[in-house]
Amino acid sequence: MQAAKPTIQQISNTTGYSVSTVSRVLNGYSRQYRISEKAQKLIKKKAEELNYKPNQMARGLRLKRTFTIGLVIPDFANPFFAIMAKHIEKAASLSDYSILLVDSDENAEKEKQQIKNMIARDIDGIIVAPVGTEKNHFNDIIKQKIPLLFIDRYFPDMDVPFLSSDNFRGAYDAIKLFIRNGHKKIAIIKGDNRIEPVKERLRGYINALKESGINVCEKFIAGNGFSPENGYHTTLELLELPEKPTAILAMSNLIGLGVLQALNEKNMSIPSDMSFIVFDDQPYVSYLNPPVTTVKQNSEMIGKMAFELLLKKISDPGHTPSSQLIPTAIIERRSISQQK
Amino acid sequence: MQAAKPTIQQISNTTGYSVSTVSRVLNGYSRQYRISEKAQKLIKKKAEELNYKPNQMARGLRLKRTFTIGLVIPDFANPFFAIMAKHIEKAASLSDYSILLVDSDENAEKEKQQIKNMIARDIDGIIVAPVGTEKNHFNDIIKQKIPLLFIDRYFPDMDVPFLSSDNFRGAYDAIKLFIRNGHKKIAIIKGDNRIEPVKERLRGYINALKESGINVCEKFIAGNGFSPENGYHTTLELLELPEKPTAILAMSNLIGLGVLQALNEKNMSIPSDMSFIVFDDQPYVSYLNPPVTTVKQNSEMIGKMAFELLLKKISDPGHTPSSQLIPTAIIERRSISQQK
DNA sequence: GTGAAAGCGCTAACAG
DNA sequence: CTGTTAGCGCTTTCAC
Repeated sequence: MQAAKPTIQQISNTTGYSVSTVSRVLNGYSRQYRISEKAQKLIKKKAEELNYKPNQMARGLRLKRTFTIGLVIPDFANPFFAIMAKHIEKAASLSDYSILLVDSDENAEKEKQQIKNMIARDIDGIIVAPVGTEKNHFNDIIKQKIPLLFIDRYFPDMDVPFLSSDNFRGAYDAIKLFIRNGHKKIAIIKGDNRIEPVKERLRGYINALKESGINVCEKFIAGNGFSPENGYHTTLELLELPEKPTAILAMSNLIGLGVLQALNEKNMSIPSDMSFIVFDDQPYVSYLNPPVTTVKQNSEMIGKMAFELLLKKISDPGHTPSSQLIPTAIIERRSISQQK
Repeated sequence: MQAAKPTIQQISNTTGYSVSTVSRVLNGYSRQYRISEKAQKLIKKKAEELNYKPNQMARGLRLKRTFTIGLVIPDFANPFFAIMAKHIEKAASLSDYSILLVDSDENAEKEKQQIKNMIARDIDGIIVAPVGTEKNHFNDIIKQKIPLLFIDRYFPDMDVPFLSSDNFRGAYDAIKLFIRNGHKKIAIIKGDNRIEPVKERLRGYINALKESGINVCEKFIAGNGFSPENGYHTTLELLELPEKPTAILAMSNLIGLGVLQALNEKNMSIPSDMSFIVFDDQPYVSYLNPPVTTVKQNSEMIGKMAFELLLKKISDPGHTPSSQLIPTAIIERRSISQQK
């Protein structure tokens, strides 16, 4: 075995066959071009021997297809996104696709920059969970006719397919569960107002309340970011209210951590002093005190389907994948009290 | 703005300057070649106007430098790795590098396959947290002289630089803390025996015990995998022992989750019935009942340094980065009882 | 100051 | 059945 990367040229030289013949054999066109058995054997043997792998740069340049997709995620430290990424990668590698990864860090400018970079890298398609506050830069992708798919967050007024949890329903179900347990003073701690899943969850909250004839109290709709800090401060504020809520729905696992911290500090127990549901069924919630009821998002399915939809679009540009809302599930544990 | 991707050719055509001049200007060689102000202005303006970005495929093919590094991680769902990845990506994007991501899923065969793929993609370097049970395939990378760096896991007998936590010290400190609190019957639940950090942590465990004149009991060294399931079953076994341990050190956050589950099921409380320390200081551990003492690994620093070391090696192939052990820290919370 | 042309490694049209 | 050749978009040597 030698150091330099073997090229098709080398195989051509050492076997005596032309580069085209070598290329044909190696790409599985032997039948079609009726290459002789002898040539096939020899070329394959040599390729094996040299441990030949076609240079993907050259291939991509020529084919205008790179077998690479871009993946842009707002925060990798958030297990919700990490797990989604895991399953996208898994599906992709099964189809010989590679992933170019970007963590936009909830920063629209970085997102924009890196998307430009990905376009320059001739990716075949791109999956993005957008920061959600800006969308102009996506027009570049669309104009270049690069297949694009949004996950989790999306822009309903944009003609781009997306995959997201059924956020309306998730929140709706959670609030209904509170109500069934006798709660009427229910607060919700939100992520960034501008992003769609937040709007949808809020809609679910309001709908559930109204449907049950419960007044929607503005004071109980609070917070504005997907961070533990937001969860923490917002909870503290909620606890200062003259009429405190008896139940809180946190819009993400990160927010939930902050809620827990605030409650802890104030020596309030779940569920006796406060009932609690959180979005995202992370493994650790079963071991919290008490185990916390969650709205589980199927990030595994979102990830898997995301790649498959994108691939379909890549393989058949005529096809337009339709957006889908993936069902959520309430995982009941022991964080809700019975109110009389 | 137009749909097709602008090329250097187009700029050449529309400005009347040759492709070489355009290339020079756009690559910042105007001074060196003493390109006229007029030409510079015109070319830059046109490039801006067309929103030109050099095609990285073509560039990579020509330059033999792709500004891409490979990153291979055994499990993205493990926040320890996800956070490391986040910081690698962050450092990389600051230096205009992109990340090709693989989740090897703790599967040596996939790792091997995907590394071959990355080589074919002409990546400039590669960072891998190896599955840890096989290493032959890394010779391909070395033979091709592609800069390689291991993180977290590594092979001490291989001449490849690595960055890992000071695992020996982390475990040693944890055990010493147990001992200071009067514990003598201390169990450790391990990850896969074959990987280096596990060996090191075990060495720390044994050393701490011996140093304090405590007998090392084989029964207390248990488990063999980084999964919650292993944590769960091993804990159950430990609890069956005629002489039960009074303290457990779990070698990872995932194992720790399993320990928690087993303890819960057996109605054992921390720390009254069992003292507990876990590797990895995940955000949620503060909100467990009780908050759990951890061995914190500095995955942020590992990630950041990993990219920087690799980049140095890429930029100066003569340079060989030296391996480093990154200090761990004990974060004391309330999961350890005083034994009399 | 600028341009022509070679060539990175590959695929595919065209030519036998 | 196989080979020659053009060209993907770019950088860079050589030439003027």
